[in-house]
Amino acid sequence: MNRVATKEDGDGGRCQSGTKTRILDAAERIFTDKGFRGTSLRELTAEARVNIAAVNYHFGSKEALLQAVLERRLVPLKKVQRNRLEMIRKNAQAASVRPSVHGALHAFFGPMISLHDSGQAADGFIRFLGQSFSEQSDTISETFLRHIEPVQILLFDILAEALPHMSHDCLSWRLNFALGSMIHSMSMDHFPSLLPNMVPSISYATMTRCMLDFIAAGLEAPCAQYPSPG
Amino acid sequence: MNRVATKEDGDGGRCQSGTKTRILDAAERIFTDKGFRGTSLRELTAEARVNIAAVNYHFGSKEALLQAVLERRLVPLKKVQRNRLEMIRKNAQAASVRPSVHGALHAFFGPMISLHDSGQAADGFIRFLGQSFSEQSDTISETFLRHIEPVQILLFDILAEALPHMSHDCLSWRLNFALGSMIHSMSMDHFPSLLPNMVPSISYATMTRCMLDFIAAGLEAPCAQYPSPG
DNA sequence: GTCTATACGATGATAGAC
DNA sequence: GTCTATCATCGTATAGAC
Repeated sequence: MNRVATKEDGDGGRCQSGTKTRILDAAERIFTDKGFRGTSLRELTAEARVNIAAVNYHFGSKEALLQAVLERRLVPLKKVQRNRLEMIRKNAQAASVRPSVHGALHAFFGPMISLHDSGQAADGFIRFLGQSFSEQSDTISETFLRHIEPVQILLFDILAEALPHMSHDCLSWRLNFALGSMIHSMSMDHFPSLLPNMVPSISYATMTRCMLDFIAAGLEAPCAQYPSPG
Repeated sequence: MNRVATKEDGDGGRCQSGTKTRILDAAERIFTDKGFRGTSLRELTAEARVNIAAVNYHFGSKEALLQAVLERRLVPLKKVQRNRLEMIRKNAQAASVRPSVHGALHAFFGPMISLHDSGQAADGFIRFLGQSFSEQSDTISETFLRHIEPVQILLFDILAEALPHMSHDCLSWRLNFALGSMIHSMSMDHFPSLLPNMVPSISYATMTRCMLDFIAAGLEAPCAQYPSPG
């Protein structure tokens, strides 16, 4: 039996019955709506039209299922991010100029928004991603670390080139603030307007541009707390 | 029997046995460490040396206990924030100048950090606050909305005075980004260094100054997405 | 009024039949 | 691979002792 290797079932193309895919799709949908801990395996398996024990058989545990749901989107996402970031770096080196802060940020944050706005099944995944960020689970933390950290180090290095006068400590903190802005914005849909009558009916693309302006200005600001590098 | 009214037991001074206080203290401690959903009532009541049913008797439910834990710190916190913000506004009006962005931000964020650095029992509450922000619960969302929104509207109004050229839509978004930075930083302790070898051994006061620089610059940046107010 | 012991339904997980 | 039966544990509810 040949490997198909094209079906996105998270099983490397070995799946036959589509059970894993149905579970993954249902999980992504319900987790986004009700949250990971707010979703019971019984409800999830009913929605996916599989047996209750199927999740534990195919994934090992409910938490491992969450990890699988994350990785199915995270792996292609980080690949796009890495390619774009490396292109930013290459182009800057070729032109013998410093990379721009805005360009680096756009290479990093852009693919996330495209994923959201793409209209495919990945819709809502960004919201789900933002929620998962605050899951208190070592497994999930490690999943994020494993997939996102390398890309983030790349972003950090490019930003360090773009901002040569800034100490690495300060840049680390600020990159973290920037991440917080994005994560919060992504998961904000479920937090009913913490801001006074905020306009929710806006495209993610517009919000992203607004966010990049905000973050870029924050990153480029003079730093009074960490005057010396190291 | 006279009211003592000084004991911080969350019961208006009517408590005698200290059961409620012990539950609140234990809850704040364990919730901070293991998260709300990661803490069982059995473990919590064992730590507080009370009966399992005590939580439901005194608070009604586990979720209502979380609400009580939050409100015990949130109520005095928002009072300090409101006073400081109103003083900022009064001083600016008296001097017939616009309030400063930095001053408004410091009035809002400063008390949170003081609460953390105060060395009293409230230590770690900020971390707990950051985590609670991402709880998917209508009760918790409403608690935040009820206590934080009024202060936030005040902050919004002052910032709108400080930045008269900025549209309210843009300011709303940016204030939300700023909130995200703070929330993420506050709950970051439990997320093991998503950033490459970031310096964790830093005082919250220093981090706060760094954060305020970041946020202030982001808020003050020219806005290309919302050129016209309204 | 407080506190205790106990019971209930639902959950995530697992073992074994098919 | 799939299913049923079963388990320990969870949050919650309540009756009754002090």
